Amino acid sequence: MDEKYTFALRKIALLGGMNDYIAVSSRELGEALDMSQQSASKRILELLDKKYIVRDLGARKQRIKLTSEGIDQLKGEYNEYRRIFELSDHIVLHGTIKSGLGEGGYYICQNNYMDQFQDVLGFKPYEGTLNVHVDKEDVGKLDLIKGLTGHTIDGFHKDGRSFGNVTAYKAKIRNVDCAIVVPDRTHHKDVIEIVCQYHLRRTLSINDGDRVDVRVEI
Amino acid sequence: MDEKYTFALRKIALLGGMNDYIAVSSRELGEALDMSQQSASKRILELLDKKYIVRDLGARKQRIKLTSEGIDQLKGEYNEYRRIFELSDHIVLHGTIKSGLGEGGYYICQNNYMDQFQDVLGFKPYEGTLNVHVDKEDVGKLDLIKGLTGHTIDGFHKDGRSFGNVTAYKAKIRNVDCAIVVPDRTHHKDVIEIVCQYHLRRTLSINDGDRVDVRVEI
DNA sequence: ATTACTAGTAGACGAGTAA
DNA sequence: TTTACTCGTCTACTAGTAA
Repeated sequence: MDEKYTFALRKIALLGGMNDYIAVSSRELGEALDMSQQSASKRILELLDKKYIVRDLGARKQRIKLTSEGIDQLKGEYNEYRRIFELSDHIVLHGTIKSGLGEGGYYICQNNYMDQFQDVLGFKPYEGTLNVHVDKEDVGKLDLIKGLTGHTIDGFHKDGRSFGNVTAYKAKIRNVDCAIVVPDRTHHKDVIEIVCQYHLRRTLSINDGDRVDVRVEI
Repeated sequence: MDEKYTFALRKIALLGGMNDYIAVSSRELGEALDMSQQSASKRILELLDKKYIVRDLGARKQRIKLTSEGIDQLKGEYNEYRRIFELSDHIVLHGTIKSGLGEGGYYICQNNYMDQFQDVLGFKPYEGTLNVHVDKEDVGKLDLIKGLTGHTIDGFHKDGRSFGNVTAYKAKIRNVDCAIVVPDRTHHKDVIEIVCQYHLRRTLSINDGDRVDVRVEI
């Protein structure tokens, strides 16, 4: 019975309730949900109870807004649709080459990681990673990718510092085999780290600011 | 109460029922839908009745598949999610420059259309259109765009031939103002026609096979 | 206008079971 | 094992109405 909640949340989101509080009477919500004012009022109370929305109950009209939990509910359903409609056998990330080795570069270049890359990817990465700044409109695809199985690279301890698990996803840039590497304990970022057998900048003659398409295998 | 049907259709699609017949017992579907075998069986009959699925009732196990109507149901909901999550104030179409004036080019370059373009777009297009072959993974975005209001260009008759209504959507290629023009009575294609005040190939130094991002305004 | 209670009803669901 | 019927229950809805 989770379905009726996401249905309501979706309609609220379409009314603009994702970013801001919106003034929606129970009568109006009932119209959007094709149900009575009374039922819509009840639905709002249920959504409040489940912490999917928050409400500012003014004198004339209530104002409601999705919580991050509510947004997550929608995202889950959205990702199901993406699995249905978008996934052929690859996902294409559009982005721009970014400068710097970055923290991730140092992180990833540990020998322990490198040996494991050799095993799962079939090549020993060239030292250093290529950073790609993923276009805003493609950042959501990273969620999808993290939902894939990928290749798990075990973490380890060294010199008192802990290096966590990393997941590698096989990919291609301009038909050159490479892999996206993502530390498991990472939250939303718009920069991805790419490892490759070759020095990608030199091999493909790409530089900071150049646009690239990263084709991730599924 | 359409919601429970799309819920079932979505789960069937996730099981692979979009492309091929899949063997799913009512027991299994019940598991996927978190309901009893009996209710799942009933749901299947309802979906059949609504022509959302077709069934091949074998001796041991039934095999089901979504119909195009069923897929359309899902697409409708999918597009709602895209409006929620993907639409900021633009949609980016990734594609490749394609050669030839094409039929659309001749079509669009009629004076009657051109005068109307001047009115709604604020510029008189350079004669001829730029054809962009939209990447496979972005073709679905064309659905979204066609769902927008856009600018309607009225059709007309000339020399016994009828020219239908056309819709123009303001866009930008590498920050140059242009517009995508779509004949209203067009079905799924992966090539879009673009009009612009300037000769785009010359202005931007682009040629067949070059990749471009078309940023469509909402 | 609002929101939201109570009461009554229609329909969705699962158990039991037949084919 | 399947699919799918009947039937009883219980939930989800709407109408009426209060605040």
